[in-house]
Amino acid sequence: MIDLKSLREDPDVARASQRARGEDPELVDRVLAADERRRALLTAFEQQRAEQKEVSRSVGKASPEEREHILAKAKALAEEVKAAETEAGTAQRELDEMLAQLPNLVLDGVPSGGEDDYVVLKEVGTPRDFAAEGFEPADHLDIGHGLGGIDTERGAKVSGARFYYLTGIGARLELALLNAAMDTALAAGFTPVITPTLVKPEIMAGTGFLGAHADEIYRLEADDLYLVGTSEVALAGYHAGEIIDLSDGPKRYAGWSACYRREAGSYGKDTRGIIRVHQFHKVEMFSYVRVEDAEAEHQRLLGWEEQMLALVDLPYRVIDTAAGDLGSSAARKFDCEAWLPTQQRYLELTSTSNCTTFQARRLGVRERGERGTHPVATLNGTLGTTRWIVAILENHQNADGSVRVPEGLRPYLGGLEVLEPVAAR
RNA sequence: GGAGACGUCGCAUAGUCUGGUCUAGUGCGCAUCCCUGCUAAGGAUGUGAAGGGGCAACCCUUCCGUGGGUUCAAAUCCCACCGUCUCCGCCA
Repeated sequence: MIDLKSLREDPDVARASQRARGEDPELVDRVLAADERRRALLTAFEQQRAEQKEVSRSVGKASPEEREHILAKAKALAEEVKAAETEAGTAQRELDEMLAQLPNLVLDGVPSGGEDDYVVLKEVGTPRDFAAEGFEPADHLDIGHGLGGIDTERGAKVSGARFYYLTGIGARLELALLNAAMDTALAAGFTPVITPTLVKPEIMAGTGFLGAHADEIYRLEADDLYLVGTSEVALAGYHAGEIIDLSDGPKRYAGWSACYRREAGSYGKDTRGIIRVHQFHKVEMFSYVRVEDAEAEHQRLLGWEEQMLALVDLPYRVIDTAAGDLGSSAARKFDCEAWLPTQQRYLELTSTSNCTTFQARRLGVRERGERGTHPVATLNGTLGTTRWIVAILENHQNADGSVRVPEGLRPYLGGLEVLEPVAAR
């Protein structure tokens, strides 16, 4: 949610932000009109209410002969107040509804445009030249089959398309990766958290996931709960409605959870293997920081993500996502994308968003300032997901179907250096 | 799933039966100041959130788990829901 007061003071910033996202700048003016209407009706209601309270109080003290007269007056006032309250309430709801449609203001420097208008900030590492090495790289699913690590057929049998089993070394690899991610977070001062994966509607709404992409989210109708697509949701809700103390620096949490996504709009996209699946695991960083510290924290989160990518020794690039591809909560987003040899393209492995005060305002996460309270900033970023297995298998494969274990992961696999195909054993 | 108790301004508690200076009292904590040679102790004042109006001092409205209802008037009465605790039943 955008701050109404600053929107009133400087609507041009919001209009420009809307344009950068490729969305309607006139929504800003509709919000302002609704706000004006609401304030007028609210003031009218409050004045009538104050009068009514005074009259009501005088009823108790009134002499018997005055009483009847005063009571009649009070009754009439009560009617008026009720009507005024209803009107003011309706105006408030209309405003809220409109305000909820307004996405976060993008930060200066964010490229305008849509999905393809990202800016590459840097490229790290060099993709392997498999032609020079003299073999055609296999894709992650073939390698996974060979290792006895990935079973998509039984996944489909039991749960449907886009489900899978990780077995044997596949399961161990995921645990190793996520443990490495947790250790990285711990070393950086994060508090490890295992979160709920079912959350209430107001928490899901507060994080901004129930807007344009609501059909991405699993909903349990019988219980009115949502399955989270990331532990960001549960971690953003963790301090909902609280006044937190950031005087000792940011509050940093590393969430470990299963993630669920309906992948509603992605028919036919990444259907092979475990690139795009309905359920996976993720270690997610989440920071509550002061507003003035948000951009610096964003760089720090990116730094820890790159540390993890270095640990598993993958070639990757960092992109600055364009405004139109940001999602409603983010003011800026950096993705790290690993090179995928069999598809000759980059695949998103991490994503870190600076949500500024957008989520915190909706969820009521504040800190105490000089004069009263104000919302904090929230940021999130990926430290490891099931999908990373795809990039690890493909980039570190050998001609014989075995896979070199990147050194950083070896301690988490009992010192194992090479994953051998099951058939070869 | 059944029965019962409870939910009040950071914490603790009064108020609810019997609706009306509750404009929510008190203690603790906290903040500032005063007093005290130091310490211990004491005194005074202040002490939440959201929204609105005003240049400002300040004023108004809302908030007693949440949402409805009754009433001129609700922390207080009624209904529903949520949460916590205790007991019973069932299940992993």
